[in-house]
Amino acid sequence: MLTKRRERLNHELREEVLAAARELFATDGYHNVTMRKIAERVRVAPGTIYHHFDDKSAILAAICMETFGKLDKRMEALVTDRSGNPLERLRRGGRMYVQFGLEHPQHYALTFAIGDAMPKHDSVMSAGLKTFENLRLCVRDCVDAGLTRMQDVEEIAQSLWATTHGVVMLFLGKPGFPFIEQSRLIESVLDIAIEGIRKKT
Amino acid sequence: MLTKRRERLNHELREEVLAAARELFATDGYHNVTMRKIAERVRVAPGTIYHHFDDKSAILAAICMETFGKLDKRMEALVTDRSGNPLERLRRGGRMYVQFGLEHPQHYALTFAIGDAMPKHDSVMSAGLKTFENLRLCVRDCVDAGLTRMQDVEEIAQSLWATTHGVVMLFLGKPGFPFIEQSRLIESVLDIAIEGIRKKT
DNA sequence: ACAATAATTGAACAGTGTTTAAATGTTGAC
DNA sequence: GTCAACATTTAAACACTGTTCAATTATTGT
Repeated sequence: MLTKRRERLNHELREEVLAAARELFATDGYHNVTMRKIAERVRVAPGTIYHHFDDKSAILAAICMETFGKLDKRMEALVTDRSGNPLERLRRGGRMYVQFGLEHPQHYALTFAIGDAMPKHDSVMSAGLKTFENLRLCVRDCVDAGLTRMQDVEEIAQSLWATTHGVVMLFLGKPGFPFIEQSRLIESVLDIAIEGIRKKT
Repeated sequence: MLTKRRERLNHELREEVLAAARELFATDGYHNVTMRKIAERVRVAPGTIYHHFDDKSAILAAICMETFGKLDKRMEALVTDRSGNPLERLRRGGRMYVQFGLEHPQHYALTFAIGDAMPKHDSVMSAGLKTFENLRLCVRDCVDAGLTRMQDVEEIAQSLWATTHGVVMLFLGKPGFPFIEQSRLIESVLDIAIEGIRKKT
């Protein structure tokens, strides 16, 4: 049987591992962090971690879930407030999405990194789906308000996702490139996308 | 001294390594391919490869350069032909760029993947820059023809790059996601982007 | 033929994520 | 308190990685 005290201790160690890993991943990058480094920081044998996480990628998956939870919260707050032009709400949502990605490069990159570099976890993926659901809602408002050129909500939503995703990945993936000022590029991309779906009057 | 015959043999082995690696990387993914597997396929000791390549990533870098050379060729053919609407040429260029990325996921990912997952090689990066130069040219034509809402060539070019890049990365990074039909999403993104920069008449 | 040079080898090295048998802690029933 | 049952931790080992290196083999110029 699992006593309350024991359960709490387990949970505490789990959190310590997560805290150590969160910090290390962010500074050194996932692939440069070893299980032994994490274990050392928590002052525990490497094997111990495997009683709290299935494997290394499960640690990152847990961290990503947290992070995407935060994104979801911010997103939902934006969507719930249904005042103002839906297209402008869409723009704000996109802006927030991009900024979030740039603020959490390691987490963002690893949920979207190409297959073999990083194992995929369904849990993280479904967390991302939840965020996308909010985007869908926002788009639906625009379509229903008759503000859009096209009618297919799914098509528009996925297109916008691809667009914002592209800005984030470009900044993260090519830090050495001579980009124009960051916020200007972001606004430009958002502007083009919004104008691209807006119905001409 | 290095005899002609010897130089040819060296070159041949180098090409054999590249051929083996090209195939293995494409099917199994960079991180699942070991130097020993490549060596075994070329029927050579693992150490031998290091007389022809600095390290594992140098092999991929060489392959990427080849690949991006092909992209450049296709791109240039498109840009050189200056007939027809420049905006439509831009659309065709974007379509080709996305298709190319999806046809060479491993290579595309290397040049754009986030730092720690894959090592960066300046040679590959500058190859990518050359492609971007073509995009810039295409955009300039549109601006000069007075077809665009905005005037800043660099701003438009970078925005369009981010957009097309986003489509590629989304497909590559989230293969399990219930996307709408691939070509439909691609056309939709391109359409939104083109309409987003087009001057209203 | 014989040094000099270049290419190849297979073993070794330092590191990785993960597994496992043994040791240690903790718990609940007697 | 005792003791068996269970949970947790540990250090050592495993199988694997990319890479290095002395020794071996092959090729070259004289």
